[in-house]
Parts: sequence; structure tokens; C-alpha cells
Amino acid sequence: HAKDRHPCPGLFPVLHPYSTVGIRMLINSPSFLSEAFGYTSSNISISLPLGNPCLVTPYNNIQSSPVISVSSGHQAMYGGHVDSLTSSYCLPPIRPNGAPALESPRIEITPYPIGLHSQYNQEDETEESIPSAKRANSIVTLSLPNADNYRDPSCLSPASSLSSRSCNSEASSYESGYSYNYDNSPQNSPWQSPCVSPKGTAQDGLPACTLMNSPRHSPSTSPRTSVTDETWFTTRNSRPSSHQSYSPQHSPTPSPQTSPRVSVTDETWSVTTNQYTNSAIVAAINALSTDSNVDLNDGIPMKSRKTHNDHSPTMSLKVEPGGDDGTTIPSPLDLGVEEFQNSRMPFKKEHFCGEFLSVPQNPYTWSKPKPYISPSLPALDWQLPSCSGPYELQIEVQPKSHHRAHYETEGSRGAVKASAGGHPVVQLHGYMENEPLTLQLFIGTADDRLLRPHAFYQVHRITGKTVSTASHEVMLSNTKVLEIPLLPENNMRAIIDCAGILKLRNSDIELRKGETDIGRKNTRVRMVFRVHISQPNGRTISLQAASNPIECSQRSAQELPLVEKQTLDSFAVTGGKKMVLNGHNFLSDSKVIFVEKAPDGHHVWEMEGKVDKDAFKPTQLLVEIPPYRNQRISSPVQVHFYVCNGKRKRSQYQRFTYLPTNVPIIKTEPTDDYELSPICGPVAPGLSTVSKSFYNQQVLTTLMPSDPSTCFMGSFSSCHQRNTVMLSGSPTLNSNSKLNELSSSAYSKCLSSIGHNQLAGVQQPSAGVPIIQEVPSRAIDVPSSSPDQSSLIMLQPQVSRHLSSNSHDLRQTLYPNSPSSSPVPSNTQEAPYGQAYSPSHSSSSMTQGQQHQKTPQNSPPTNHLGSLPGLEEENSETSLPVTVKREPEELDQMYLDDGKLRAFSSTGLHS
DNA sequence: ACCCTGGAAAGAAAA
DNA sequence: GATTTTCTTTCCAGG
Repeated sequence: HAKDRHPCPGLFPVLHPYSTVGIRMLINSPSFLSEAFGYTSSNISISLPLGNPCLVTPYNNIQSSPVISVSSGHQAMYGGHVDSLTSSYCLPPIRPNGAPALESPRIEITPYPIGLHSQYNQEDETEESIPSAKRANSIVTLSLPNADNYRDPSCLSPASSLSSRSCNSEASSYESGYSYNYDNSPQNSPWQSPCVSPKGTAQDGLPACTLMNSPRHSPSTSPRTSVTDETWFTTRNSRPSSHQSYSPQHSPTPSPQTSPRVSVTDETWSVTTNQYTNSAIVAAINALSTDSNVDLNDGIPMKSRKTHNDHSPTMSLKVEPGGDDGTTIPSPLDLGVEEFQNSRMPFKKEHFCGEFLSVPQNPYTWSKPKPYISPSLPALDWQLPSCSGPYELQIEVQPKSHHRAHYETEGSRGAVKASAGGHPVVQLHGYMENEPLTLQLFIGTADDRLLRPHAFYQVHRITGKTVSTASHEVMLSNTKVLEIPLLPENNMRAIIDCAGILKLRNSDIELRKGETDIGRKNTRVRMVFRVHISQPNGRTISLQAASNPIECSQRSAQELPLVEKQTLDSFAVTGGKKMVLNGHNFLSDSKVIFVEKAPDGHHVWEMEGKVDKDAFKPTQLLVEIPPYRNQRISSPVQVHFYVCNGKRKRSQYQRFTYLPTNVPIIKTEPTDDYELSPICGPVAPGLSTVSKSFYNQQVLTTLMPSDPSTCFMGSFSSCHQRNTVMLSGSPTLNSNSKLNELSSSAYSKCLSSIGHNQLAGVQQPSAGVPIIQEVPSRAIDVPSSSPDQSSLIMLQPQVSRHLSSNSHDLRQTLYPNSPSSSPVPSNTQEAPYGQAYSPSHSSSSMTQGQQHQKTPQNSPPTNHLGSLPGLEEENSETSLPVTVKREPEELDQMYLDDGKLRAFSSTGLHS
């Protein structure tokens, strides 16, 4: 029935005729998986339009069997699978205290048609066939904006948001990658969303649960459907934002392959590579461990935005100019909805029906279990090493330090370029197989905290004659990921000329339910590249490399001083030597300020270096290193400096190390430091060593505690252990250095996951949620005094102290340009943040521990990140004093309260 | 007819 | 609470 009537069957909610099919698909399809995860992690609420009988039926079915299993499966996954994870990252030990909590997954059915509404609405708009009643329902809720993907999935009703996500990203990715199994089932789509067990088979309980929410899914799955999706998006978008190039995956056929160079066709590419699968998996994982918590459960966004409301009704689609490549089929987004439909609808329908039916029939389609087998791909906010075993993912050519991102209301501002002209280049070394891989690219943060997807920026796919590299988009959680083929024939090297950067309006993102970051002055990003390499043993090695920071705001790029290079990384405490700084936006009266900060953020010392005004150039400064405050340090002291053009025009902190005079000045210090980074990624030429090392170090400190007992307890420790086991067990990861990396990543993951959990707990207090239960307990506990929390507390305190202790000025000093202005670390990242930022003893100890484990090469001679030699050097040179930082009160607030306001207050803005 | 861009006005938010 | 600054987002216009 649906099929006949609707051009876009996928959108159509009615399932029963195919209910069986739909279920099947759910189970098998990766997309489901992801979705399932997403749901699992967060509360699952299914919103049914009561008025709609059709829908009800399907739902019922779903609920009966599949649904319940979902949660359980989830757990199973966590508990059991973790150990067996193939990839190098570690899964967060999500397992709640006892399993029981999870046991009863709940699905809430809300009376109002929230979830569906959005989709339905669109349909309505698009198609008249939908029953009026239905429409009415849906319409009511539809207010949410479309582009939710980016903006606030959270804002959307739970169902809708989920669906949207899954559709966009994971599902789509699968499509392309795996045969079109999914394509066909427009109808599934709605059901798909829910669940698929990661392992396909495995998880005992994991049957799929199907939520119907996402009408979109279906669409996305099938190429043509994509049209609908796009349509959907467009319609929904409050603004013309249309650009968001959602389309990518939508058009399976169209995909990237078009590029001349790449011989690979979509199918080849995707199929050959498991990547897609991976991405799906990743998405799933993300949903689970990461984002899902945040957005899902709350169905309706607490905060409503004006923008959203406006649009819903409008169909105005922004039309993207053309299909990506000439070859590719225009994606729905690209075409106006109508246009698209006209051109494709017929095709779609047929296709749809046919495919849909066929899917179930063809057992083989589902046969590809690989994805399921290794369901775990690291979430995007996990910290991954850039090299492992023989493999190394390297950014051969770094992007320019400035790239003006475009708004949705603008046209594209082109691809990110390299500073020397041309475009960034990424290469995977050590890969000898003949199978192409997929290089993933997303826009990550460049602040002081751990790398994670940037909430306010998205990678934007650039296409056209000038673009030589094929690519296609996938949405993972709220992050758009560009997938680029890495071909053996190209030496596993890719020229990234197909990636631009889209800026999302701060107001849109900040309204997201789980978003704690603020967009203001948070304009620096990094291009993050990932590759997942399947090993013969079934494992998957995931590598990641992040570019140098890229300033994306027009204004900042024009005004803020930027240090790209410094000729000295360290010098004797006596100072006096001149150092050349290369960068941008230097003024004749620019000042170079050296500062030393205490772990708590206080400025222990601040000194201006003499700038040689005669030698001044807009891109170069000559500064004399000032003498350190303490001429008798016995070990190197880490300080920072920044270029200041005025009150609020400061560069980021650059690292500098003062060396004891009695010790020969070895410049290797910084280098070592740099190398230390868990991310063994080599520094790309032209990189700002300083910044790079800084980042790396952060990660290191944060992520690689050698002694878990010291820093992490409870869940953390367990995580640690688990990781260790995994690592040792994995052949590929045997090298010490690798271990480090892995462990670090594992840690980070753990941390981040914790953060998420907390977040979830905080923000998603809703009792009804099954999956989240674990989260809440943990999250809530943290602030309280439970042993396990110690770890958190340690981390937290630093953070809070850090922030709180600083007066306004301090804060600024600490985080000059960085988003830091948003003192509030997202819950998710707080722990790491704290550690990373203010190296505490614990962190240092961690480092040491690391050293033991690690290869000598990696261990820096002395890396007193946390200690203040100047102050404590006397006694603590070797043995780092253990300082327990606590600010329970603040912590409590931070964790317990949600919202930025809280964070702010607790962070000491008030101070 | 577009796509890029650089500029900059108009708005919004923070100081 | 008013005013000034700073930063963001939307527009324009030229290549």
C-alpha cells in the first residue's frame, strides 16, 4: 500500500505488510546495529502517533521481540565483547554495576507522534497521500529543525533524532559499502533504526529491536530514498542550510569513485573495504558510548529554538548545485525535492519495491558478517594512535593554519588548502595489502582538551572539476565524516582536496541537549583522519592523525596572532637568546609573554620577552628569551609563551622549556617530548612543533597513566586492566610503543566514556531509561564519595580548580584564544581535560609509569608536566609529589548540574 | 550561471 | 542599565 502510493516508500510509516521483512533487516543490517546502539545507550522512547493504526501494528511487533533484547544485547556487548575487541582501542567498561539495571530495557511509547512526526511531516509535505490524521499529529511536533544532524539531534524528539542520525550516517554508509541490501527497504527504515546486534549473531539477546522512528532510515538506505532524505532535511532545516551535504551516502551509485584517478567504483570501494561497515560500527559504538547518551533519551529538546520552528513547513530546499561529481547522480540534497522526485521518483519506486522485497530473499546479502564480527570501531572522540605495528597514518602535508569556514547561508568557501599551496596530503605507511582502505576525515576540536568532533564545524564535501579525490559523506552521530579511498595504487596516499569546512550557527548547536561547549570564540579546528585496517586475525587496527589547528573564523584569522613555528623549544634559565617566531598577524607592537602556570591555573610567573621591533614582520617576530625566575632549577621547567596583540588578541600558548644551567642544554627535550606523544604520528613538516607537542603531550598525560591505581580507580582500573589484556593479547600491538599508544587510547576512551556516562546521567535523569541506568549511577556517584570516584575526582578537581581558581584574567591567559573562553569543559571530556591541562602529580606519575612500559625512545628525559620545578624542584625532582586535588563541591556541581551555566559557575567564572 | 573569495555591514553577545 | 567592544552571521560584489 505504501509503496504504491508513495514515491518514497521509505518515508512511509506503514509497515505491516512488510513487518517481517523489516525485522529481518533490522537484525542483519549494520545500520540497525548502530541505531540499536544509539538507542540502547540512551533512553529509548518510541513515539507513536496514536491515530495511526498502521504504525501501531508494526510497532507492536517490534516491541514484542526485538526491542527488549536490545538493551540486553547491549550489555552483553559491553561486558563480553569488550575483551574480544579486535581493534586497538578499548571499549569503555560500560557495564554497570550489576547487570540488573540493564535488564529491563524500556521502551516508552509516547502519545504524541514525536519521533515520526518529523519524518512524516516531510512526507506530508512531499506527498499528499498520507492520512490527514497522521499529518496532524506529526505536524504538531515537527517544529524541530532539520539539519538536526548537525545541530541538535537532541532537540529532536528522541525517535526522530535517532532516526535521523542513523539514517544519515551509518545507514548510508552501509548502503554504499554493502550491497544495497538496505536500499530497498524503505519500509524497514523506520524499523531499522532500532537494533542490530553488533555481532550479528552473537549477542544472545540481541535481537534487533526496532523502533520505527526513522522514516528517514529507509530513505537513506536506498539511493533513491536518499532523495527523500534529503528532502526531508531540507524541509526540516530551518535555514537554507541545505548545504549540509547530506547526500553523500545517499546515492550509493553516485559515490565518489567518479574521480578520474580512482579506479575504484563505489561498490568496489565500499565493498572491498570494510570501512563502511566500520563506519557503521563506529557509529553504533559512538551512539553507545558517546553521544547517544546525550541526545537520545530526552525526546523533546528542552530548549526550543526559533529557527527550527520556522521551517518545518517550508519545503524550500536549498538546492545544491549539482551532484558531486559530474558522474555522480545528484543527491536529493542537490536537487530540489521536487526536482529530485520528478527525475527519480519513478525509479525509486520500482527500485524500492523490488529491492525491498528482494532483500529478505537474498540471504547472502546479509552474509557479510565482518562488520558484525568486529562491531567495535572507536567512537570519534576516542583518542587513537597514529601508528601501530607497521602502520602509520601520517599527514604529509598540513592544512593552512587559516581557513574561513562557510556558513550554511553562504556558498562553499572551497576546500581546505595547504599553506604552501595545494592541499593537505595524508598517507598510510606500512600497508602492503592490495585492498583499498577508507580514509575517514572529520573536523575535530583544537582546544586544550582531548580531541573530539567539533560541535560547531563539520567537514564539507567539495566536488567539482578541480577536485581530484573521490569522497563521500557519512554521518556518525552528529559528526559528518568524509570517507576517502586510500588506494594501494596511489601508495595509500590521498590528496585532500575535497574537504571544506562548514560552520554551524552557535545558537543551533548550543541548544543541543547534551552540548556543553559554547561556540563563541571556539573557532579553531583540526582535520582528523582515521583509517581502520582489518587484520587477518579479525582484528581491526584503527589509526588516527590530527592536523595542526586551523583557525576558521574570518575575524580571528585576520586579527589573532598565530605562532606556527619557533626556532627554540628550550633554553637555559639564563635566557638572553633570541628566538624567531614565524606565524601570522604579528604587529610591530606585538608582545611575547612567557608564563608559568601552577597546576591550579595560577600564574606563578609572567615575563615579557623583548621583541626586536626592527626585525618585525607580519609573519615573524624576533624575541629575546627572558631569564627564568629561578636560576637554580635542577630539572627542566615547562612554561608557555604567547604573542599578544592586545587585550583579547592573543595567540595560543606555545610551549617552552627552561633548562638548568648546570645541565648541558640539550635541545632534544622538546623533541622527545613531542615524540612522547601517544600519538606517535610523526610531525608533519611545517607543523608547529610547539602546538603539536602540546597536544600530544596532553594526550599523553591524560591518557596514559601508568599506574591506574594512582589515578584511576574503580571502573577506571577495570578499564585499564582490560585494555592491558587486550593489548598484550593482540599480536599487532605487541611493541611497547604500540602498547603505549593503545593503552593511551584505551584510557582516553575510558575517560571519555565515563564522561559521557556522567553526562548522560546528569542530563538524562529520566528514570525510565534502561541503558542509561548504569550511567546514572556512575555519574551521580562520582561527585559523591565513593571509592570509585576517586579517579574522577582527581580529574575533576583539577579542572574545576583550574577554572575556578582563575580570575577572569587568568582564565584568559590560560586559554587565550581557545574556546576555552568556554570554561566549561563538556562533561564528556572533563576528566581528560583536567588532567591534560594542569598536569598534576598524578599525571606526571602516570607519565613515568608510562615510561617504564614504553620504549625508551618515547620517554622524555624528564617531563615534569605537573610539577613546578621552580617551586618544588628542591624536593620533587624525581619523585613527584602527589597532590590530591579536590574540590568536591565544585565537582558535584559540575556533574550534577547540567547546562553550561552550571559549569560556568562551578568553574569559577564567578570568581 | 556558478563558485570562490575577500570585505564588510548587520546583529548578537559579552565586557 | 546604558554603552562600548568584540565576535558572529549574513550580504555583497568582483574575479
